[in-house]
Order: sequence, then structure tokens, then C-alpha cells
Amino acid sequence: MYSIGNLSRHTQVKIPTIRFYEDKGLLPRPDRTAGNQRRYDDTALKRLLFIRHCRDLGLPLTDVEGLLSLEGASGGDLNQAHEIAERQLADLRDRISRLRSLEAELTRISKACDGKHDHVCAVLHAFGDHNECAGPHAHSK
Amino acid sequence: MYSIGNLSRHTQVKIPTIRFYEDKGLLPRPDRTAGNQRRYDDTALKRLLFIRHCRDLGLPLTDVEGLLSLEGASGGDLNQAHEIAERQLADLRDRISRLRSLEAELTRISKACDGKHDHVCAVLHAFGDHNECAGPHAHSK
DNA sequence: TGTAATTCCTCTAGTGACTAGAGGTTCAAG
DNA sequence: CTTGAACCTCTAGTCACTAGAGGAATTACA
Repeated sequence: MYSIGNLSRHTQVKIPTIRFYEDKGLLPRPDRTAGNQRRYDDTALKRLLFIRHCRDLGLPLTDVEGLLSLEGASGGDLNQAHEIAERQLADLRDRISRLRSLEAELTRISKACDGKHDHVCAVLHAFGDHNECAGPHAHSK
Repeated sequence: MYSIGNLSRHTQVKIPTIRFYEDKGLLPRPDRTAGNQRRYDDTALKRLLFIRHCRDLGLPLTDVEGLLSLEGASGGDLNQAHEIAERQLADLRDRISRLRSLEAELTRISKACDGKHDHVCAVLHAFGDHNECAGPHAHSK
């Protein structure tokens, strides 16, 4: 049995976040001591690690919820898990490619006034002028 | 003179967002018609484009505010602009490298049960098991 | 057993950067 | 002059937490 603090240490998930997950229904309400403190078992620990891992991978909580609901499922249902992974992967690749074009532009901006801060800095100009960009870029999510 | 809707069309910034920027002090309060509607000039347009561009580059609004306050500055102050660009660039590179390791892991997860959904799907297992990861990964911000 | 330090409880509110909707007013075209 | 589109303010919601207040329970040690 773990106190909430112990569970936090074992999973690297902060205490308020654990309570937050409970509120959201991602973690079941645990048993309580006579003094109303939460006590967790290994099942809860595993579930929390699962959530954390999904979060680390960038899945939104709604997707995590979907995956958790597949526990013990089989056959067609499991395609959902596969789809979530695929969708997340596509999203990630998109994000990476957009970030790379931003990197190119920021590099350009940063170099624009290296050393010569005497007059009007080109950085400011470059930040403001969208037309100088190599291509269009969207929000970096 | 632009109405807020026109300004929105010219800048691709949504109307509520323009008002939000005004609230935050990033855009000066514009003149109003007799009927209390906002009217913007080209200066406001340029400023809004600047903000949008910075946002596209991933700068938080506090940094944008900092850059805007440098308007008309010279000399040492401009180092701040340079620093913001550098800091953002470092941040971006970090983000890209972390996302790339996530990509590798998601690819692995997604392939784990290609075709064979008969029994317990490996995707679910892979999502849950942190130890299978190539290396440690942090939140993808 | 006493007490002090630590951990825990609930509840509210704040973060960033918007977005959505209600309910009402003004503007521009025909 | 009427109609419909665009505008106004204000409140509240989003996501995924995070922080703090004020108080109760637990644990460690003497």
C-alpha cells in the first residue's frame, strides 16, 4: 500500500496531478485510511505509470482514457489502440517538420545582426517581417 | 481604417484573439466610432502582424511583449532581442530532438501488433511499459 | 506516551493562449 | 428605411495541470 506521496515518488507524477487524474476518472478512487487518506495498491501504480507514459508520448488525456477503456478488450476493439498510435505518430511527424522550418528561420533571424547592434537591429525587423520567411509556417502547437 | 473584422482578415488573427491582445496590452486601444466600434490603422496592422509572426515562431506572449517594448530602442537594449531569438532557438532544438525520440518509440509501438489483433494487442502493452523505450523521454511540451 | 515534523486533506484560484456563446447594438447595402 | 451582417461586452470553457490557504492525520523519535 502506498500513500499518495509514495505513489508520487514511484511514478514521478506530482501529488496534485494524481488527485487531478482521480477527479477526471482516469484513476479509480482509492481506499482511504480511517483518517481519510488515500492508500494505493500495485494496480493503481501500474495504471498511473501507463497514464504517465502515454502523456510523455504526447497523447491527450482523452486518448489515454480511450486506451484505458480497452483494457481486457480483444479483436476489433484493439484496432482503436492501433489507430491512436498511428494518429499520434502522424501528428508528431507533422510537428517535427514544422518545427524544423521554424528552426531554419530562427537561425536566420538570430544571425541577422550578429555583432552589429549599433543601429537598428535586424532581429526586430526579421521578427516582424513574415515575407522574409522561406515558406509559410503554422503554429507550432 | 479597418474594422476588427477587416483587420482579422488581413492578419489571419481571429477577432476574439485581437480583443484578447488588446486586453493584455499587446495592442494599443484603438479609436472607436461614434457607435463604439474599433477602427484600426496601418500601424496597428503592422503591430498585429509582428505579434502573429512571433507567435508562429513559438514565442510566448511575454517575450513578444519584450520585443515590442524594444521598438525604437538602440545599442545594448537590442541585445535583448538577440537573446530572445537565441533562447527560442535553443528551446526549439531541444524540442525537436525530444520529439524525434518519441517518433522512434511510437513507430515501434505502432508496428508492434501489425496485422495480428487476435490476442492481446502489443500496442497496449507497449504504451504501458516504459522500460521498452530506447531511452528516457520527457514531456513533449 | 508526548510532541514535533511531516504528510495529508479539501477547496479555490491561477496559468497560457485563446475560444465560444449569450444577449444586445451599430453599421452598410439596397 | 429596413434588413442582415458585423460589432459590442461579459462570462465561462478549454487543456493539463500547478499553487496556496487553512486545517487534520500520520510518523519518528525521545
